[in-house]
Amino acid sequence: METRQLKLFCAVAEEGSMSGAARKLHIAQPQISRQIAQLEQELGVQLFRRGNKGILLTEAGESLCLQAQQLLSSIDQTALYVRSLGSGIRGNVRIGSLYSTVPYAMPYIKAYHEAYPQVELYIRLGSPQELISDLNKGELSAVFLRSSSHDSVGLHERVLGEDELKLIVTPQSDPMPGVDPIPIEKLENIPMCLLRSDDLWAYHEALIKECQRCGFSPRIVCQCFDTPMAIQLVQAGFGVSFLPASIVETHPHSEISAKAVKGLSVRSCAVLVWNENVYQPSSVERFTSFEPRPGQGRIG
Amino acid sequence: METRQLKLFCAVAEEGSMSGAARKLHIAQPQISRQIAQLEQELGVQLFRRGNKGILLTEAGESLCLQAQQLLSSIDQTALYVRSLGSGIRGNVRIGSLYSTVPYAMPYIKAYHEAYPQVELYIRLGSPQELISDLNKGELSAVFLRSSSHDSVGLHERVLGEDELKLIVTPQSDPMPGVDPIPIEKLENIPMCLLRSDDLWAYHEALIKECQRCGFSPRIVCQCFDTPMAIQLVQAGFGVSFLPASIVETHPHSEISAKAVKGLSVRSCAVLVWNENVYQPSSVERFTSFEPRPGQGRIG
DNA sequence: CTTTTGCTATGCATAATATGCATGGCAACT
DNA sequence: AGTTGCCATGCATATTATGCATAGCAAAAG
Repeated sequence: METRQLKLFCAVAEEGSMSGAARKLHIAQPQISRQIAQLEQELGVQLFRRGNKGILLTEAGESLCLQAQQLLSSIDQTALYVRSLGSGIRGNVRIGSLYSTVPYAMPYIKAYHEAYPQVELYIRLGSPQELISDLNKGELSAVFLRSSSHDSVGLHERVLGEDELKLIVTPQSDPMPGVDPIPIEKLENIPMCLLRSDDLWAYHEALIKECQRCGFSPRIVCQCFDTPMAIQLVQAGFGVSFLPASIVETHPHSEISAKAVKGLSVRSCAVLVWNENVYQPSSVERFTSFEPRPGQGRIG
Repeated sequence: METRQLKLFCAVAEEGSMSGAARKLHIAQPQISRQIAQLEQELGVQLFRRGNKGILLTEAGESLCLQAQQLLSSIDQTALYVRSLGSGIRGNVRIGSLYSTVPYAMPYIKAYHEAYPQVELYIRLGSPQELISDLNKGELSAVFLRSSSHDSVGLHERVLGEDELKLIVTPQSDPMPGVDPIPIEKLENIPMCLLRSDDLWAYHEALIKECQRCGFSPRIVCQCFDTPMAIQLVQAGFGVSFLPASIVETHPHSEISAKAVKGLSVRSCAVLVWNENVYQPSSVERFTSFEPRPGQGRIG
């Protein structure tokens, strides 16, 4: 049973006549006769009762007609669905992000989702190491990272934005409330909770170096390994910290704020990273090459 | 999308290799390449990622594989089902019967049902007129009747059995308990409930004629138009009746019994009647031409 | 009662399609 | 470097589908 035969058969059944179906399908009538006859022989069943005036479905034909219509419709839907998968408007994309890149990831993902609403999204946070590992294992399709968090081969990256690492304070821990930027000397004796991360290491070095140039060492009371913990520590009054400025914008209702430090400037890039060595469905390709419409801000 | 392509595709997907599938299907490998390529072009989607060592399904291919298997299975099942309809092992048969032919209809239908358990059966009782009418309207596929109940053209009949019309009595109304056959003279003054029916009319005539030859008229106290009512009347003590002998066997727990009357012999045939002018599904053809295995009794 | 009409079925030629064979290209393993 | 196993391509062939002309048939029209 080929779908062509089924289509022919359905047309004949609906039309109630072979010549009628032939006219409708713009093919010659004899071919219909033959195809139907072949289908009948193949099934070993008479599908039509031939009268002089038209034809009538037999019981078997009636049943086949009903089921064939469903089958053909299923086939069409399957074709449509597969096509949509191939074009990337359907599919699923598994995304990872650092906490500190959420301000870039969220509007990006949101815009992508609005452009391709039928793509299923899986999103999770993780450390740079976890994300890179899962990316290489193929468990994640793309991850949002800070630049130079990775060095594996085959990983492509796209810079989404850049922001300065700033001093994160609460009103209580702010060494100079109301002043921005503040001079570096004001950091003497200020307790700090620094985030240890490969991509922030340059910042630490710069900070320590700059402090020592001013005659003091920074008072590092705590080191932590992930951004939300650093923020929690600052909010809990353990001290100040240094984080990409944009992260403050994801805590709009908290008391923390970001301030620049005069003479201390290290910038950090938020990047989208994916693996071009492993096969990616079209939906993922569309995701990694996605360009949000201009005018959409970072927070959305 | 032709089913042949889907079958090929599924084989390749399951085998994970075009040449493997080719060996399995006993066809040449290049054809597989071409058919798959054509399918891909038709869908506008890449279904496999071609590596040097074998091939791998893309996301779209994965999806198509799953759905194609279901589709192919559905198609097979449809073919099987239609075949079964055509062969008559499936379908439905609508049967009518007189009350008086139930002793023939029941074992016949039962044996047919055991031979073709997947055929749906609709069964109902009715008067000869109702049954013939519904048969001609196509609402019934076949009916069990008494012979010569019908005279319409196009109706074929098959004689299923013949039984004598006998005197139906209860122990109380029996004119000669323990004696069978009884002489016709004993019917003088015995109250009778006669069934008026075209096919029993010959019997009435014979009865009246024979009684009058013996010098008396039968005492007909009641005439009714259907067999169960006649039986009820006999059981209720209204009198005796005359019915085909076999009907007593469907009342094994009642007190009625059938006795022959000496010198009075009219036989009645139970027949299966159907309409050969209107199309009948194979299941009905199998029903009307059904031959219960020898050795099966009338009551089963 | 014959003719016309509308339908399906069949024979034959042709075009489209699928299939097989031989071969090329490619990468991995020996 | 040679071998092997894979997929892709070109070409010839067999199978299949399609179109045209026509036969057969019965109902409707004249």
